[in-house]
Amino acid sequence: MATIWDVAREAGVSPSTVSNVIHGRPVVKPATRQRVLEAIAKLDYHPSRVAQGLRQQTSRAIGFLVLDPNPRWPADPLHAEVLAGLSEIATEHDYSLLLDRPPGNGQLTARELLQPFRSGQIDAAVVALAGTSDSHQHVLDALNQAGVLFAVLEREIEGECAYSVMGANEDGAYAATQKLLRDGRRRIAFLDSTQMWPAIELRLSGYRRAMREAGLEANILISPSPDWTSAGGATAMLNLLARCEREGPPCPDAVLAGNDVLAVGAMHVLRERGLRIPADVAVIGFDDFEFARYVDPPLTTVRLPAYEMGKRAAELLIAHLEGHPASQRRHVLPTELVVRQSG
Amino acid sequence: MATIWDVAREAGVSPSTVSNVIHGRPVVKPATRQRVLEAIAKLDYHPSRVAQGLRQQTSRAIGFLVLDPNPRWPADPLHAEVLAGLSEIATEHDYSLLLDRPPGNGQLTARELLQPFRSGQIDAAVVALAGTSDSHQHVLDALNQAGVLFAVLEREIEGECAYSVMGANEDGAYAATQKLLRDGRRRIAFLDSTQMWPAIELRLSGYRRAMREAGLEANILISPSPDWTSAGGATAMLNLLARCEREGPPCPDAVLAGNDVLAVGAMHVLRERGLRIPADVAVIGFDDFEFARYVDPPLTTVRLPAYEMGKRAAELLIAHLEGHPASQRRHVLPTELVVRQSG
DNA sequence: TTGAAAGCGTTACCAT
DNA sequence: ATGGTAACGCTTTCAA
Repeated sequence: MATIWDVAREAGVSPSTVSNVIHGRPVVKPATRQRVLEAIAKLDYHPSRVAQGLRQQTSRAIGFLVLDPNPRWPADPLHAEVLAGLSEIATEHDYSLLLDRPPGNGQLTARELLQPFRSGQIDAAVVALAGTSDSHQHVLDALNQAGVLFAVLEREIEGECAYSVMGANEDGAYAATQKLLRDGRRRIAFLDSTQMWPAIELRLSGYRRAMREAGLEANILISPSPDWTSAGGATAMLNLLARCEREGPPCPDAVLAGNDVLAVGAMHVLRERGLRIPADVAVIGFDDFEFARYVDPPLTTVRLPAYEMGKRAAELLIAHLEGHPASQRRHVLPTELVVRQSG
Repeated sequence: MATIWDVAREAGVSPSTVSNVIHGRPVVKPATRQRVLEAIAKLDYHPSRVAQGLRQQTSRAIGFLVLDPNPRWPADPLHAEVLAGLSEIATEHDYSLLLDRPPGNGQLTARELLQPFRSGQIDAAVVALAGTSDSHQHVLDALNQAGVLFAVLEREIEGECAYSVMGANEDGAYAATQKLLRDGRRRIAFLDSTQMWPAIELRLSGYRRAMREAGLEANILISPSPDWTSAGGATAMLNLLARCEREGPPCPDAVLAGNDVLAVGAMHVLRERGLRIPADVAVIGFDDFEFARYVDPPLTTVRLPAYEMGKRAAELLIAHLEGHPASQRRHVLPTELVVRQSG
């Protein structure tokens, strides 16, 4: 592997000059530049990002730090969309993207999240943490205190350096519930999960608010899935139906699912039970992932701009690194009710 | 940020000793080790991976190099599953995972793919290239010649350093087509795409072989999607139906889709046209992504073990890096026909 | 068992 | 316009 010294020797100049050429500094005179470029091409020289990183104390990489109990998290459509957005922007600005899943499956320590920063692997990170919105708060505080640059997804944040990129989850769930209420639905159930996720609390809260305002607080009915898979959604729906049959509250006439993946599982169960969608039970999902419009009946859902959120987060961080911090710390991207045929 | 010198000073030892402690070398005597560990904790010291990388000429990172015209590639379920497998194994072995999309949208150059290796960012890479199986061959040859370690997905490979991880695409498509033939289907169409992908050629070839062996070569009918989205699948299906109505070959009684994403779009169109699945038209997909069993009717499909392929690729590379090269270069993971109700 | 010093490949300052 | 050189933080001989 050729080094800058090899190039310098080949071109009959000093490493400093080669460096100047690499960085396009206008000090080198054309003839010299030419010779250096030829030497670079001839030796197939690539500057070592590692050495550059050590010298300049910067890595030109951003991290995607995900704390999720599910090892298959990248296969979750929401994560995947965010990742796509991050990757898009990173590539565009010649930044690398480092995927990092902190090892601790149990309690997350600040040390673990700080590790990639401290070890010089990344200049900034996008952080997505499972759990309730107040869990891991100490970790975020620690990141803030450490003065590292990061953007957190779907969470409110205090502190100086952090950005926060969120979807309007509360609004979205409120709008969806209202739509169901307008359609005459009264027994609207919500499918959430025992595995908490910050955005879910907000979605739940939007649902609750709409129910409360409609004077239907007594009808609030929540069934948890064990995870965020369609299989889990099916289980949650099954449990819900069983509970209603057993304990008396009549079957729901509508279901608002915590996300589309759950909704798909729930619809499957409803169909199997011979319940018509939306005639007997309306279903509304959340996220508007690619397949929402292709399930049968096409899924009415609240669109969350996950791809755009990924892009925004990356843009904020990179701009900040390049000396253009945004004035807004908190970025809320709008959600939108996409009415199809399931509810 | 504390350096190894700070720790050394704090513990009253030399940097060498701190280094020895960090790497768990048994030369340091317990009392010293203790003092060093305390200093590390006190200063919240993290060794710089960058400096380590520079010194040891190794990065402890593997790259996922994806050449795909679609910027949203991580949202494709297949990619996402592979990525999940890679991430799982990388984390397990304390390797970082670097996502890299070469900038060139047009013709890929070897230089671009070599860049992350040469610049010391990664020790090895998993490579996924869109295009036909012979396109970009020169690039893979160049990688081989450069002596870098990599595993290529869904492609045959010659050469010394490369691994190849594939699914049994030809087998899977052959089995699926045979199943349709056994069920009495005769006019079986295949949905592929103008955007080629190595695995698709094999799937297509399995389909062709089965049709040929059944003496139905004349019935081979192929409709391309403009991309690999469900919307594209719908377009391909629409075009197919239009062509049949216009030009005479009777409507297909079965569709083998290049992948599940396409299949979902195709099913949507069939339903809209009032065609019953599978009574009028059977549909079989490919991949068995999470939602295959939840569409209506549940999708019969060829399961491709994408998650396992990701894991395998990462395992091979990491084992190789740690001095345990596998004897097998070429790894073919089996596919399996999952019969549900669509075909 | 521990320490001193060279070197990994680059950049940035200071000379020339 | 170009070159010399120290420094980035670490590991690795080699010597003590």
